Amino acid sequence: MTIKEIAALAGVSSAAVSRYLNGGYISDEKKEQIKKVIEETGYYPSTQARILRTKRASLVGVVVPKINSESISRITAGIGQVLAARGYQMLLASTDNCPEREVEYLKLFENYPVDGIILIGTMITAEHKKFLKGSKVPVVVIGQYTKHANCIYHDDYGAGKAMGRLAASLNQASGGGHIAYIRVTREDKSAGAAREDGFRAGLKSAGIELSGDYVRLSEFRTESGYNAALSLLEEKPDIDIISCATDTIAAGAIEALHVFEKHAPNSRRVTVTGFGDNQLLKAVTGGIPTIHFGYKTSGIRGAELLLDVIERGEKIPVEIKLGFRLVNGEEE
Amino acid sequence: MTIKEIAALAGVSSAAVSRYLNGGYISDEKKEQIKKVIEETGYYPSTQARILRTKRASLVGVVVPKINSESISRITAGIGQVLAARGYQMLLASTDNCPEREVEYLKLFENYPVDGIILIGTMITAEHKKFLKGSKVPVVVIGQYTKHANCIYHDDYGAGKAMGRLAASLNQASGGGHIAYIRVTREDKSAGAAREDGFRAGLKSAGIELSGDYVRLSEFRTESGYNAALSLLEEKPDIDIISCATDTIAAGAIEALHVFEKHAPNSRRVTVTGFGDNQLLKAVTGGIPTIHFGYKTSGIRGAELLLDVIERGEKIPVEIKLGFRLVNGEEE
DNA sequence: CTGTTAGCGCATTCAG
DNA sequence: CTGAATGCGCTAACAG
Repeated sequence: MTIKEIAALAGVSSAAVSRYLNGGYISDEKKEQIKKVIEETGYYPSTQARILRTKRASLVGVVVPKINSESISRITAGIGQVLAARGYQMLLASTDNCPEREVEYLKLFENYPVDGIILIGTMITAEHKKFLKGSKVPVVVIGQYTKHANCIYHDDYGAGKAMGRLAASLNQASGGGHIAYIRVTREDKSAGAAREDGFRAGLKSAGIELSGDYVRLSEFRTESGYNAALSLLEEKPDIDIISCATDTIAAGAIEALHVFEKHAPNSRRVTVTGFGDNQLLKAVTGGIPTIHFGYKTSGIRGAELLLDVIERGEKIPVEIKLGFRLVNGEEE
Repeated sequence: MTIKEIAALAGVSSAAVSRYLNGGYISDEKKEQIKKVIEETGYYPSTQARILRTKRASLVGVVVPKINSESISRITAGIGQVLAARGYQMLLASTDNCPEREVEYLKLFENYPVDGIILIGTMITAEHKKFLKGSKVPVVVIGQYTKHANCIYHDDYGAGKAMGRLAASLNQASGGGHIAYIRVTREDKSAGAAREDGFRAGLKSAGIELSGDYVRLSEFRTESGYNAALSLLEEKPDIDIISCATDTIAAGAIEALHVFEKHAPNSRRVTVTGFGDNQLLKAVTGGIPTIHFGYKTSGIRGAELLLDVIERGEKIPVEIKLGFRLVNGEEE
């Protein structure tokens, strides 16, 4: 079904049909004829061809590292909210934590009918930079700092520091065990480097040094957190706090704790902390100390930023840093 | 940058460039010239226009009800795996549990450059049926049974029945409290109707009837499960089992239990069960009785089904029902 | 208000 | 092997 066929069936020109579709001038009489034919045939214009002409898709592409994440879903919820209100639709591309596929999908979107791209980033590689510099469509980055695009990120360093301070005070109150930290790759500047550095700084402000053998590396998965925490518990019996770079990892640490306590019933009491304020974790555990970031807000701001560029050609570079809130930090 | 400009710069025809790009006959000499120009300009052909011509996008669209779900991410992981292996990319559209937006995105994909669509459905409305019948591109439905498209679904009824049996035996072992069920909307034939009906059937096979005032309705959210469970606990002190239609809801029920036990310290011991085998929940709780569905498998099968239709024009309608496994059902 | 016309960027005949 | 020409389905001037 093409616009031409509809035009022929209705006995008008294709331009008339186009106008009917897009609300241009057209007589009521022809309007009726066209309407009838379209209803009969179930015709639906090709978005495809329309975009080739108009260069406007009313669509934005969002590249995310993974699908199954509360933080990311909160960000996309914020994005979706703004987009829907302004007549845009949203398409997602998940890369499964693979930076190469990230660039692949960025390119896909660039040469696709999207008006703009939002990248929820894990790490900004050289390839990323290259893309950001040369992109034909506007891009905003959420969750990572970069000077190559408009970006909106969270105060991971500050959050880490706050958590470090909390860990120090919990540690002192409980009377001197050791603090452990489960980190993620430092290639991720936000969740990796910034949180860890902040955490160390927070400890240091209380006179505590985080020694290397109390630090473990984990992937962004519960299972990986479980392994990291278990190795810590087995090798270092004097641990009383395990701080984890994400709540997902913290869940694994809690699991490890359960398992470990079965084998060593009267071992030291250990506190697990996280980052991200995962709701499911909060529900089930009653709430561990964690950091609440304004994920939904960053999604909202990010989408607004993008639409400003798309619709008004806003050229001034913008960097937004969003704060955080320490959760369940007072109780213990 | 268009193919024409590249052609001009390289001193050849646009057709030559096109052939270069797509591996047609071309002399090494011209190949070199074109290669050079493309590298200099960073030219990238418009996927857009290419698809308008070829009608082939090497892309499939997946419509999902929400992003933040382990079951859905397992399905999309399966889909993505197959697609990647066969040279396709995947785009996601999330509808936030809103059936109307579901149809909207289906239409978007239909008129977009995708070769096929996978719908991970919650409910099949009349609008859905209409779409499935008339769709220009092949569609497969995962997670719901429908006769209007190739579909692949899980044995929710059987799973419900197994859970009902388990609940009955737990109940009898503990000596006669009441069983409660937190359901989801029956408009969702799988997670709603089938699981509930199966659950009732399972109970009945042990001679137990599920009475209406021990049933609550919940949304697909932890918070909603919390509210439902709390109202149950407060109104029915004789409950000893709360079975929930999803693990997400079960997390809320566990939270409610914690809260309730604080107020009523020596209340009856209550077991919470779920469906879906959520890994985070398992980690933190040590594992409640739940059902493991082959979500990843259904994603794999679904993608294979779709590609068969796309690439080989497979016409025979297919319905696949996948089994399940009861998890943590033996311990108690 | 309306039809005719000319492309959007590309792949693909068809003659060379 | 190659270039000129055609058209995918649609919208945007342009003259009526």
